[in-house]
Amino acid sequence: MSTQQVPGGALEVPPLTPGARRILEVASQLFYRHGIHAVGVDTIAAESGLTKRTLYDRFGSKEQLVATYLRARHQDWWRRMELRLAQQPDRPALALFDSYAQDAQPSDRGCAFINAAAELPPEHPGRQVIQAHKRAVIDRLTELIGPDGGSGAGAAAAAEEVFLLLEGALVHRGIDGDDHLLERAREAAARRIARR
Amino acid sequence: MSTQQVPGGALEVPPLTPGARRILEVASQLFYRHGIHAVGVDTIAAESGLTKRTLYDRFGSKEQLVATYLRARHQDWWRRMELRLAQQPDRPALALFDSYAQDAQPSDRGCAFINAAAELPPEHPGRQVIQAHKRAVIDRLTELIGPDGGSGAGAAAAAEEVFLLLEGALVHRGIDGDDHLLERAREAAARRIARR
DNA sequence: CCTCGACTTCACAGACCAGTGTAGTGTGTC
DNA sequence: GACACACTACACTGGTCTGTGAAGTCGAGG
Repeated sequence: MSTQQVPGGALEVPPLTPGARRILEVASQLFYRHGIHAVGVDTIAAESGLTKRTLYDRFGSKEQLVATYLRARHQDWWRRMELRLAQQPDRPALALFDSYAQDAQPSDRGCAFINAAAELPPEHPGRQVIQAHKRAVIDRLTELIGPDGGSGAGAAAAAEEVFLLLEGALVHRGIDGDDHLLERAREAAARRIARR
Repeated sequence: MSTQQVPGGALEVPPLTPGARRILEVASQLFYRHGIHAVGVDTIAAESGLTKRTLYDRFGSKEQLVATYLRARHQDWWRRMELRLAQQPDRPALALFDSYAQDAQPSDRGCAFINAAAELPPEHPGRQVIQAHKRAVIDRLTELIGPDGGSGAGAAAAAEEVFLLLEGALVHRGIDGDDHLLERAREAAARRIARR
C-alpha cells in the first residue's frame, strides 16, 4: 500500500520528553500565529515555562525545532483527515478538501506549510517537510479520486487540479480572511471530480 | 472605466528622489529573494551605496519601505501585463494568466505578494497593498472573461476559479520549483474559460 | 548508593535589529 | 547671497537574535 496512517520518512516526529513536547506545543502556536522569523527562542522558552537550555538540549537548533514543528503539524493534520475520511466515506476527495480547508479557522493565518515555505530559505530542513507534506496530499487525493482506489492518468490530472484550487483558496483566505473563494473552490472541485 | 493603466489609491508609488529610487531597487531585490524579516535596513543601505539616514529620511520606517516595495512591484507587474494584453489581444484572460505566471522565473521565490502576506502581521500597511493587488487582478480577469468587456455573474465566477488555479500553481512553484502544475493550471483555466 | 537523564539557573558571547541626533557637504534656484 | 534639498558621516541607544558554558537540582531505576 502506498500510504500508511501517517506517512513516515521526512514526516516522522521522534519521541519527545515532556518538556520537549511542551516546547513544541508552544512553538507551534507562536510560529503559526506570528510567523517563524518573528518568534525568538527566548519567547518560546519563556512561554512554555522551560529554559532555553532545555530547548537547545532537546532540539539542537531553532532550525530543527522549526522542522519538527512542521512534521508534527503534518501528523496532526493527517490523522484528522483520515478520521474524517473514515466517518464520511462517500465523496472522499471532497472530505479531504473540507479537512484541509478546516484545518484553519476563517480568521487565522492560512496554511502553515505555505506560510513557512514563504519564509524559509532554500537550504532550510523544513522545506523538505513542506514538500513531502504537499506530495502526500496530492498522492492521497489521486487515490481518492481514481476509480476504486487505483490511480489512472485522468485521476492524477483531476487530483492536481483540485489540489490547485484548494491551495489557491487557502492562500487567498490567508490574505483577505474571506471564506467566499473557498466555497467557490469547493464547487469547482466538486464539478471537476464529477466530470472525471 | 473601472481600471486605469495603473490602478491608483493604495497602489500608487509617490515620486522618489534618485537616492530613494536606488534604495527601493535594492530593497526590492533583497526582500524578494530573502524575505522581508530576513533583510535588515543596514544591509539595504550598504548594498545601495546610500546611508541609513537617507533611507529613513525618504521612507520614514522599514514598514513604509516595505509597503512602497509592494506598491512598486504591483505597478511594474501591471504595466507588463497591460503590455502583453495589447500585444496578444486574443484570449486575453490567458494572456494575463501567462503574464502572472512569468512574472517570476521557475527557480525563484514565487509570488512576492503571497510571500509577503505570509510574513506580515495583520496591522502592517503592506497588507492593504497586497489585498488591493489581488483584488485588481481578479477584477481585471473578470473584465477579460466577461462578454465584450462586461461582467456578468458567470464571468465573475469563472474569473475567480481561474484566479484560484493561478494562485495555487504559483504557490506550489514557490514550494517545489516545478513548472508542471503551472502548465496543468493553464490547461484547466483554458477549459474553464472556454466553457463560459 | 549511585548513576542517568531531564531540567534549572544564570551569565555571557557576538552579531544584528530598527531607529535617532548632530553636524556638515554639495548643488541648483530664486 | 539666501535658501531649499538631497545626501553624507558616524556615533549611539536600547533592544533582540541564536547559541553556549558551567554548575547544580531532583527523581527514578539499577
